[in-house]
Amino acid sequence: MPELPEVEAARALAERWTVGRTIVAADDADEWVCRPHPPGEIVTAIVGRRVESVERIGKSMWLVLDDGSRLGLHLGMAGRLVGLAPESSGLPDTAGEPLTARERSDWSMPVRSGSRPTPTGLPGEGSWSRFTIELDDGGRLVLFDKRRLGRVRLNPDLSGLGPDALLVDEDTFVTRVGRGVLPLKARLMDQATIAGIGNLLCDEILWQAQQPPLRPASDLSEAELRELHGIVHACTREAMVRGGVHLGDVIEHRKKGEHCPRCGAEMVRATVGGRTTWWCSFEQAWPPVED
DNA sequence: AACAATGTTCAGTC
DNA sequence: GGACTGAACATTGT
Repeated sequence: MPELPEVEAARALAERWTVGRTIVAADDADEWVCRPHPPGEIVTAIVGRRVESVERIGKSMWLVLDDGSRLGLHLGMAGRLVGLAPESSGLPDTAGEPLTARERSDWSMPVRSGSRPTPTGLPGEGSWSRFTIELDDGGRLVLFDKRRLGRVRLNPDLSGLGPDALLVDEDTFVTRVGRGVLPLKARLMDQATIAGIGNLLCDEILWQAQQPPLRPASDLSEAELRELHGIVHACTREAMVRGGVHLGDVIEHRKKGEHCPRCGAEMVRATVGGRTTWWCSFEQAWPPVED
C-alpha cells in the first residue's frame, strides 16, 4: 500500500499513539527488518526515551526522541502501522484500512513459523509483526509487514531524499523534474528528485496529466512542468482524501483488455523505470499520435 | 508452477 | 563522479 498518502496516514497514526509518551519496551528481534542493528541495539537506544514528534518526507518517516535521536520507520512495499490499546483483545487501530481475515488471524494467534523465533501468543505479536514499541500508557505501535521489506533504523540517513512531493514549490519542481533523459515516469518516481511518488500514484498522475510515461523528462516545456506540478499535488491530495492510491481513477483499468476511462482507447503496458506501467495508448502515446 | 507485487539498494556500465 | 540499468532482496497472492 504505501506511497506518500498511505505513509502520511501511518505517520498520523504513529503520532496519535506515541507523541508525549515514553517508550518502555520494544521488540527488535527481526534481524532483517532491523538490519544492520543487531537485536537489542534499537531497544537499548530507545527505551526510556520520550517521543517528541513523528515526521515524514516522502515515504520515509521517523520518531523524534527526547535525546535528539531518531527512529526511522519505512513501510517498504507492503508494511503498515497498527496501534494496539492497553490490555486490548479487541480491534486494533489501523487508520481506516481494516485487517483482512487472514491478517487478523496472524495478529491474534500466531501459528506460522515465519521469522520470529518465539511468538509470545499475544495480540499484535504474530509472525507478521516485525517490530513493536510499547509506550508508558500500555499502548503499542506495531510494524505489520507480510513481505518483510519494511525497515527500522536508528538515525536513518535521509540525505538522499528530494523534497516532499506535497511540499515542493513550483519552481523547484520545474528545475528538478525537467532535467535528464530519464523517462518522465522514472524521473517522478526517483526519490532523490521528488520524494513520495510510487508506481500506482505515478500512473494516476501521468494519466490525469495526459503525459506519456516514456517521454523524456527534459522534453517537457516549462509550462507543461508547471501544470504537472499542480497535478502531482492534486492527485496526491485526492489519494489521501479517498483513502489510498489504489482508489485513483485509472488504477482499476491497469489490466489487460481494459480501456481508458476518458477516451476509450486501449490501455497498454510496459516496464518503465523498472516498474510495470499502464497508460492510455492514445492520449499518452509517445511519440504522440498525429491525425 | 510461474510470475507479478503500492519499494529500496547495490553492483555494474557508460 | 554522475546518470542510468537491472537484478536482488523476502514473502505473499494469483
